[in-house]
Amino acid sequence: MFATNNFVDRLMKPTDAELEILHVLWANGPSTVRQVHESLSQSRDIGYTTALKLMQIMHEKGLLSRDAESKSHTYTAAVSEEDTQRGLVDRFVETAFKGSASKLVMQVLGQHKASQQELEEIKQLLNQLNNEHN
Amino acid sequence: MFATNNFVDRLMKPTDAELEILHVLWANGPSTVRQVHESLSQSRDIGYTTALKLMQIMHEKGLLSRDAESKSHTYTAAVSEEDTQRGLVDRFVETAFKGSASKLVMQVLGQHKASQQELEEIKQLLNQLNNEHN
DNA sequence: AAACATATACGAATGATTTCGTAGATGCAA
DNA sequence: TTGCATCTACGAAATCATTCGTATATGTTT
Repeated sequence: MFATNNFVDRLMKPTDAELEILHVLWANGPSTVRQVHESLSQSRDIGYTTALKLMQIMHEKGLLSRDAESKSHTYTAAVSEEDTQRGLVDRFVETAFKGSASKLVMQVLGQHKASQQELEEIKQLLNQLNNEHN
Repeated sequence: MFATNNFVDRLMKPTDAELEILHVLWANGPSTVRQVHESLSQSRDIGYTTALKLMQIMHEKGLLSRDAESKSHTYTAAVSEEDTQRGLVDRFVETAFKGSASKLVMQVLGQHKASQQELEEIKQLLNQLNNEHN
């Protein structure tokens, strides 16, 4: 069953800037500050030391782990994409939709284009949920 | 078709505290600061002047309109629930899911319990979208 | 070893959000 | 009209997020 996960509550809420960095690490795997900075630079203006500072703070917070072997440290996401998004969704449903998850779903489906295949996947998941209901 | 709405971009992003107030006004209609404060007090600790200040700021920002006829002003939401949520969802899909709306939907459906009826509504919407695809 | 490129550490400015205290206005009641 | 309850206005503190400059360390190259 889709039990609500207890330890979700304990998850830190990453800020927007922190999420950007997590997305890079989730996509590219363990990276140096330079690599992350280069990736971020492609989508917006951001100084090298800004990226560095953010990643240092995230390390303090426990969002990233790091290997300080060589001169340039290697950082790794210490939280999974899945768990993080779960926590974010929880908060978002609460603050923006007063807890009504289905309203959120309706809003998203009406608002964003999804491919035929994506729609299929969603339908299958729905059927699954439907069965569990009976 | 479900065109993306231009003027969504121009919508102010309400903060969490501001959203709380908007929810009260959307639910109860035009209200005084006292009424809003009383409503908020039921779910959390908040000073009267805090609510007042927030509503004054929201008025400056154009999120609320107000009628200053009597001694106690009456405030009204100047943005609709629908439009506001559309803007919030846009931002959220972008920052938390890198633009993948369907991933968000899957995450939400797997995570939150929905009633049989809600699932039905969602399915119907899906079928509708499916037809438009062909 | 001296110079250079590149790293980290860290302080601090800035801006936004949230909070509340205090002062002063307003209207009603004694 | 004096006083009391209640309102608005406003200043300002506290916290957090983001940003970057400067100092210092480290490792490589000449």
